[in-house]
Amino acid sequence: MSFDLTAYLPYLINRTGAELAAAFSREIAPHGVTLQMWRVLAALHHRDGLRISDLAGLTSIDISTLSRLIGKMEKRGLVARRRGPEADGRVVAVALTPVGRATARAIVPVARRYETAALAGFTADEAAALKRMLVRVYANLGGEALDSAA
Amino acid sequence: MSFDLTAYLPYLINRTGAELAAAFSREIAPHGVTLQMWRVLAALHHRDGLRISDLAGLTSIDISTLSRLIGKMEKRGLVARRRGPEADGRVVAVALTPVGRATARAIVPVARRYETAALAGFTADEAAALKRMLVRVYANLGGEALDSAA
DNA sequence: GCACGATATTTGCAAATGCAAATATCGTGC
DNA sequence: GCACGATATTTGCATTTGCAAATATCGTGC
Repeated sequence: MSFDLTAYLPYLINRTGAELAAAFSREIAPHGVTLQMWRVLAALHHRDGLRISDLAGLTSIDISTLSRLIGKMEKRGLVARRRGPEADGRVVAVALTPVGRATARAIVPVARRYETAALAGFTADEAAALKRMLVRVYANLGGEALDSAA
Repeated sequence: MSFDLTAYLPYLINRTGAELAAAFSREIAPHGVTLQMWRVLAALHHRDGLRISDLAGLTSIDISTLSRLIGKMEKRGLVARRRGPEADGRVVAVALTPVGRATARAIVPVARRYETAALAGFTADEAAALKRMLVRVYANLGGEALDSAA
């Protein structure tokens, strides 16, 4: 027996994520930020002052890439690096600037609308079930189970 | 009210896909192919002789990137380009070589095992439901509904 | 309080990526 | 049967990416 690509979970997740990413990139382009920048903004909006390595975990962006991305975002005035203010001097805490916060706030409704469109035709229960299952798959892969979803 | 990242579908899909990709990349490295190459092999194993643009749709890889990737895979003897053999001369059909087919066949069991691990703790019904929902989300985003999953 | 392994971030560098322009071929109208 | 717009792929080029090495700081043992 062969291998049915169209029922292969990694394939289904990859194409859905890719489509989601491509379409959402277009949506936020007018706001002057890239998808990766939005991911950083969203993570910091969720919890400000994160360290670079925390951001890497939360955004799935490689640490070195992130280090450079933060540099660009700093230049654009979206975030600020704070070096070990009082604590560990190795750590860089990244915080939203007022502009960064405003940008994040402006995009959040777009993100919500976008999620709603992606889940068109889903009941609330179905959407919650989907999210819970994605959390379970992530946990199965060794990813840290952060918290409950939905 | 804020924005709960941990219940945001694009976030959940992105991190799951990223984790899936990273871990699977490591698994297939011994076979001498990259993740993107595996995606091409899997697509051709599913249906051989696809055109570059079909492969782009199936793998979510940009056409220009794919053109160069096919070049590399050709050099490694995994696939062969066939230019409009009798039909449309603009089209390039990509076909697996015996080596490419053998490589795909060698990786398929790894892929199956990997999917099983990702779905650990899922009943067959749950796994099928997850897949169906991912197909629905993809369709909502305007992606072509290829066929039924699971 | 100094040497040494551990942890956090940055940087060097080659490879991968993606947009846009270039190229090649097709199909149709006339 | 030739010119022209449409389609498929490749190529140019600048940016992004990620691994590995370099750098900076911490913590601990002694």
